[in-house]
Amino acid sequence: MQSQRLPTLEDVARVAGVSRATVSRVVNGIRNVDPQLHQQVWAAVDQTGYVPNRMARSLVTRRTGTVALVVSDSETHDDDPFMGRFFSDPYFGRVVGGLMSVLRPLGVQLALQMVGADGHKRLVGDLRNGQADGAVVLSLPARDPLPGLLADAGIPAVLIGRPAEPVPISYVDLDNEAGAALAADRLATRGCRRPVMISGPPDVPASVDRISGFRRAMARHGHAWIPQETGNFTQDSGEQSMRALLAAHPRLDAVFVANDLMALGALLVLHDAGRRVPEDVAVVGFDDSSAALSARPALTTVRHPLEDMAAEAARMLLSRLDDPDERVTSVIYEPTLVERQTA
Amino acid sequence: MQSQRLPTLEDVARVAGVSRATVSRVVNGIRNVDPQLHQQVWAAVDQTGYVPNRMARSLVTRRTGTVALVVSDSETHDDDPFMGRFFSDPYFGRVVGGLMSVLRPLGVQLALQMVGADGHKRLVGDLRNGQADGAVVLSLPARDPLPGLLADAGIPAVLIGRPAEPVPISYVDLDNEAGAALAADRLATRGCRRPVMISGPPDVPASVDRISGFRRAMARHGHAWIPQETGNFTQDSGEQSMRALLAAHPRLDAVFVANDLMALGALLVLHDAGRRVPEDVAVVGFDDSSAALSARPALTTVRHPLEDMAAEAARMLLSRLDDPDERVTSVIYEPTLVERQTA
DNA sequence: ACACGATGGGAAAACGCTCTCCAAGCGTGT
DNA sequence: ACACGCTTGGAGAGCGTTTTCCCATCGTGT
Repeated sequence: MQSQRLPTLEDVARVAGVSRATVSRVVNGIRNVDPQLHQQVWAAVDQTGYVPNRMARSLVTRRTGTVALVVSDSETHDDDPFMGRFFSDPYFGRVVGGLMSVLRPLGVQLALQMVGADGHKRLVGDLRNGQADGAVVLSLPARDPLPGLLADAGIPAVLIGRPAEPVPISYVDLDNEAGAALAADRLATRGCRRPVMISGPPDVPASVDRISGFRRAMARHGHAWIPQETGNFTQDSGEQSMRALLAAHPRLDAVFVANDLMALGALLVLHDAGRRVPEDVAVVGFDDSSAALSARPALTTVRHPLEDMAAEAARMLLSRLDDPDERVTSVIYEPTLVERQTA
Repeated sequence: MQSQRLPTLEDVARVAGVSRATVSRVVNGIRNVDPQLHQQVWAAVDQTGYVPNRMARSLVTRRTGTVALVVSDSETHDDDPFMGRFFSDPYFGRVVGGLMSVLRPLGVQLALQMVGADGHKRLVGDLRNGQADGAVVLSLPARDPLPGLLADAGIPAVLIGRPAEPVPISYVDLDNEAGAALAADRLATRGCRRPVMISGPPDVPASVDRISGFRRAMARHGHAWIPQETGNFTQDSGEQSMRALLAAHPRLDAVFVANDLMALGALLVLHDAGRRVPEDVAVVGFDDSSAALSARPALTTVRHPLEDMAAEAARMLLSRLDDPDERVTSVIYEPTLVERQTA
């Protein structure tokens, strides 16, 4: 029965015995309408089962009631079917959950947008033409041109994670330096003698900050020299890095790993190498993703309140939509250490 | 500069020196247009930077170019901020990835829709009014009224996972019985003597099938009696179930766990209890989620090709949108066993 | 030459809504 | 009693497309 015409404003107006304009006013709760009519109109709405047509409304208001979650990975090509399997990373789900928690109560839609190396221009075009009112951008690669393009196009947007290059767009981020320092302090407090670290890619801001934060804090504890291997945030790279570190520095007794997934890999390698965690080697991860809990032993890690951050990003975007001239701002979250068994 | 009016069909027409109708025809690649004009029009499009206005188009075509991914969890209330943290389950990401792989190349948007216990009616209303052309439904709880409502409303939809009650809607599913049988065969082949199982909730179809599939296959191997604990697919419930099983049947030597997350929990408990896996106890999970790989030892599990299934669901939905009278169909995927270290 | 089917392009009517005018109705202050 | 302001509701003009007619124009077969 879907083909039967859906009731329109016109229909409701006829039933209620008023004009379209009045119905529109009532439905949108605008202006003082005589309580009597108000009543009649709602009755007519119920009776007809009327639901406003989104497109028609958007066409005139120039608002879609949709925001896009843009996952930008300009290092992946558009024809990679699963976009580098990013989706199975718990990261993605946490962001979606956080966004939803503020969007859904407000009746705002969330539209998913992937964009690889090629799609930037098209994305911007689509966004300008009513795909969405604004975008929350998850920028994976280091130097992503997307934020710049969005800013130029004047598309309301909020980034999750500080952009690599300064750009006039608001963002939420974590104080990665402080997080890494937390890890360093923990490790130092346990009395480690030979700390090492497994870092993320050297060109993404979060990664850079974690490195410098860890080094700086360790320096304060008297550790001037921290051997380091570079991974790419996958479990596999964590394993490789740990193996390399173990080979080069057999007597290491503490390792800071720049995210939980890599930490998981490191734990595996450590176990295989017969090192006891945390007795022989202490390990601290980063993110407090679901992976941390399933680790064996349970991973001590730096909590990254991604859900909250995503929720805040949504709020910032919404408020910018209300007032486009709002100042560009940033909100930085403070990480905390969650102590489990590995350190 | 976003406030400046975007170019419309009208503008392009003026530049190209033709009528709106012609531009529309060219842009949509419809009918034979004189190659000469065709050329002019595209030039004008480039020059003006024209992008069709989605809303205006949808308004007349009655097509949105959007499909909704509806996550239905009628057991969660609408005010639960994170909808039971479902999003951090790798399950969700895999589905999104699969859907995207077919939707994105076609330029079809994916809109996320959560719906708890209260929102069914509203969702159906929204869907009918151009939120989306159709829906892919991920139905979490056992007896979800949503599929029925969608069918009644005549909204094109495809389910991921067989519905608990028969409903005239197409779906994709996994042959869960066969998957469980695979696990049973594996365990039996290794020569286990006292197999047990940790199942999912007894009212969701996938769970029921895994239980019966496992029992039936084990029966064929001569194991008439399989102790069982019931979990709810979370790691935590896996731990509890494993503990209970261990207490009640200390000599168990094989366990089939109805999903990887619970298997992870089981592995932890087994380890703490000093049982060696797989020497003392063999373990087989289900799903082949990312968790399986990070398990220690790496989890032998039944592969659930969720990405492929989601992709197929997207294709089915798309084809139904093209031809609404298409027959209701189902596609059942065959699971495979991926052998790693736990069995 | 003439009629006749293609074929290509334009005018204009929707699509369902919002919102700006206006006109009426009413109360109030002088 | 009159003018004036304020509230309330209606008419109607868009918003940017698609698509249905319909009119030229052109080539073709007799």
